[in-house]
Amino acid sequence: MNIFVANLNFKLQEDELLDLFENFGEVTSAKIIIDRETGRSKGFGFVEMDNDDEANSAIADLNGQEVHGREMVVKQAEERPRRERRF
DNA sequence: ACTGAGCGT
Repeated sequence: MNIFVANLNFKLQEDELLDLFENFGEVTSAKIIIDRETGRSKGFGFVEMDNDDEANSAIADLNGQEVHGREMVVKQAEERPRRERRF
């Protein structure tokens, strides 16, 4: 399950994000989106969890949680747009 | 060093 995490503090790094979600279950991957121009964090990222139950638990609990002074927003990620649009 | 809506180099 793809999880969208936003409103993150810019100081937050992938390792901390990964650690936050690992408290609720197995995390496949955790990624913070980095601005290509500045090389700094965009303040949001994505976390992928194999187990949907653990993912939902993490979303329910981590959403609105204050981390580094910022309440982060955790929701299920939008469906990834397909390269090919079937007609 | 700085900033603050939003779905990924």
